[in-house]
Amino acid sequence: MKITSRFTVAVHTLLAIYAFEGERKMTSEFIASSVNVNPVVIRRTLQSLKSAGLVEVRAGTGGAVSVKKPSEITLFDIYSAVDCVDGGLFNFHDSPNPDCPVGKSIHRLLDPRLASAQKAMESELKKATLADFLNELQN
Amino acid sequence: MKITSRFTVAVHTLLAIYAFEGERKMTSEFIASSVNVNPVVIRRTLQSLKSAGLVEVRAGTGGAVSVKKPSEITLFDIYSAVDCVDGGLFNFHDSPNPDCPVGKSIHRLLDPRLASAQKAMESELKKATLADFLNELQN
DNA sequence: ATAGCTGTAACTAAATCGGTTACAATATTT
DNA sequence: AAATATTGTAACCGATTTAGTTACAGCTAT
Repeated sequence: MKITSRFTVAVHTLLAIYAFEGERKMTSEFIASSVNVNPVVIRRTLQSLKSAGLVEVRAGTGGAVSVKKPSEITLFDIYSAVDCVDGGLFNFHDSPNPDCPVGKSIHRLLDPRLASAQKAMESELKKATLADFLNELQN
Repeated sequence: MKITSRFTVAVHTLLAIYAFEGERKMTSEFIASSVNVNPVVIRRTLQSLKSAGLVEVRAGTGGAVSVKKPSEITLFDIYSAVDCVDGGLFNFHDSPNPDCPVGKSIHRLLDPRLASAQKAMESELKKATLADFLNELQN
């Protein structure tokens, strides 16, 4: 199973907010037309980003605006904001048999390896910032 | 969303096969009792492992046996065998708007980053072999 | 007051997962 | 050749999660 597209939607959303900064009001409807999803999906995304302190959303008047410098937001921040991997990346079978030597030890053996694999992925996500994308967007 | 427990079930299964090598016939039922899942789940797992050339399964007579040295099987091999991440690890929203500068570029910007994050995770999985686990199992 | 937009609840359809039953096919044993 | 044990696999289930959608109350600037 894969990591939900909420993540890429959120990246797209934030990137659009920075890219159009000052040019137009970034309503959920406009962002939705760029991402090509329902505006409600964008509003939900914006709520997640807002909870993580990555955007400000203006109820009533409308529009989402940035609150940080793009160089201060990594892919990992966005990934964390939308909570696409609740806890561990890897599901583990529920209750290995403690009366079997293998069942008894499987968590001890496997957990650290899974954790470091997840961490390796997440560390990679920390290396890219929105500023990088905005730069590449110019070209 | 997370990576299916088929992966940890498969690791558990293979590890049990090596751990009990020569001691008892490793039927799907016995393995299932260690993993604590339905035997059919184990049979399905064994079919995946067999397709990947990681075990031999004996129809009729019963039992699964190893075909490689444990040092030759990495977590990544097992992960690949059970196909828990079909293609990319990250889902991507379907059809970003090509008429928007952000929508037009989002794949170009994001795809390489997602790929390298996935690769970092998978590289980490390549570092651990079943031999490592069998060693640690002694203690 | 109005207009436009957000915030959020509620429901839906589709996908996937792990679980389970059932049974034909297979290979040893007697 | 028959009996036995086990694999191989299809079929179906309930649970969960996802993204999509409708609907509407609440907010805020004008």
